[in-house]
Amino acid sequence: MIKEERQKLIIEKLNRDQKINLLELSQLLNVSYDSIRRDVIELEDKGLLKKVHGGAVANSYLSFKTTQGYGMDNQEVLHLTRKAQKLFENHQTILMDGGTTNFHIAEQFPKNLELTVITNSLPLATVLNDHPKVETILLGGTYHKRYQITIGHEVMRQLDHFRVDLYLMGFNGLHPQTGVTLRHYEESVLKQKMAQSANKVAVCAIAEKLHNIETYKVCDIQEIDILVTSFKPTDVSLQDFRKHGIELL
Amino acid sequence: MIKEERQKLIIEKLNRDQKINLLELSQLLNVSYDSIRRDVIELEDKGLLKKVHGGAVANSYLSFKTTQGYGMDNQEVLHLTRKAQKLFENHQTILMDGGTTNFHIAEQFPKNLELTVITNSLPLATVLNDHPKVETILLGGTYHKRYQITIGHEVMRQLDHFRVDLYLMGFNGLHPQTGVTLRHYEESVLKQKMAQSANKVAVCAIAEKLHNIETYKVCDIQEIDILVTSFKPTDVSLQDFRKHGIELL
DNA sequence: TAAAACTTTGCATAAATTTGCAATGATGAT
DNA sequence: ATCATCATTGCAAATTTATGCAAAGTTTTA
Repeated sequence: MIKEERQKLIIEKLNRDQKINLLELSQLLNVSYDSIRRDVIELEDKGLLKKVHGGAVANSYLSFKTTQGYGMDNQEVLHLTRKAQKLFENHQTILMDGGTTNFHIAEQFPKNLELTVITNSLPLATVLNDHPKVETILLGGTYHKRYQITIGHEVMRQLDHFRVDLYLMGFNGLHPQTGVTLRHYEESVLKQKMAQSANKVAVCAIAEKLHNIETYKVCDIQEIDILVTSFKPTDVSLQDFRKHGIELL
Repeated sequence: MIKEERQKLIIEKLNRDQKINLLELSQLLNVSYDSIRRDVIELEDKGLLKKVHGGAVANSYLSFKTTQGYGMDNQEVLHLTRKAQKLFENHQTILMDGGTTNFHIAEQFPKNLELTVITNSLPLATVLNDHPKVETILLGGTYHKRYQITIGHEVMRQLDHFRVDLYLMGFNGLHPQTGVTLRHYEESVLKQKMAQSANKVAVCAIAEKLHNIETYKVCDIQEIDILVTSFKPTDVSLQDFRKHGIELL
């Protein structure tokens, strides 16, 4: 029995049972425990399974990885992104960074909207494939696999060459006193620079992010020009923001 | 028993059993172990099987279906991209542009390969999400929706900052006299610049592209250092390329 | 046709891979 | 906390692979 044969059997059994036990398997295939163990290590290196204590499990995570977190099952988000469409006019240049909210907004652009979109988000650029009248410019830099955006010095440098009409900023927390906050340091620095490259800065906030505070500060609330929420502009929960002269949508 | 006869029998047995054992086979056919081994090496070079320790397996045997989007149904491409893996060593910096061939090569990087990959292709950057040890740098610029790459002045400018070990160039035509040619003008200019940023330039050519000529010229054949094809390096169809001192793989 | 050049084949040897075993360390369940 | 189970490591044996070499066979060329 050659190695490849064993490994194929392992994968097949794993797909049937979702989990395997190393000892059991070694008896079944009539080889030493060590060989099975080493097979499982190799297969894990190839990303075909996940090794756990006493055995291995199928890694089903691969299947829903591509759409990770980008599903639109949320009514609030849908409503919010619809509302956000009012921000855009033909022939504008818009700067948009990463995050699911911006992704969904771009996804819902009207098909005849003529925009130039500058972004550091790969999913965003990709979703704009379906919008022939949108010209897309991608900011280059170090690629961050988890967020699927580019970051770092090179992105900052490219921002010097642009002055955009509107920057649609993604964020994690928005608070009347603390301002805009983020979980990721590198991004928070980048967003500061982005805000400086734009005539206007807009944010779209689901209720969960309103009045939330995260670790890294991006900017004060005064620097935000437009706030899109799913509340009515007159809602009491927004009164602290109204004070700062922010346009509410 | 002549070589061709043996090899035919090997392939037939392989198609029946999906795997063969070299020792067993040598006894069955009554020839030395070495002859069988050398037959198998030849057959692997032709892409008809995959050699493994102690035997060989059918090509389909190992494909646990990791492919997505850019379907990989072509045996020649599979073989070619496998062969191309020999180009890479740990801790190198590689420049790769767009095209399906480069995509498939990246897709098949060993999971433990430590590389820095610089690219202007969005699908390529995305596929590298699954390779935790590969650092990806994305070149920014105007996004071309059809090819899903960035192009234009800004990409060119960023290239000034890099000097890479190897540039893996995608292309449409490769001809011993005409050189490397392309269908898309903007890209052809970009590729010239890319070639200048690299210590070595490699191309991977399926048979269809060999001796093919397209509209826009990228560079002369002399500027290519390594050519990966599914032919043996000694094959007659490659003799015109050999003359130019190109390393054949 | 004969000589030269090349290919194929089997063998010997050295290098590399795979495998199983035993000792030691780590982990999980009770 | 203890014990049983599992994981890791180093090692040695067995198997397989790579390489050079020489003999035999095949093709090319003059």
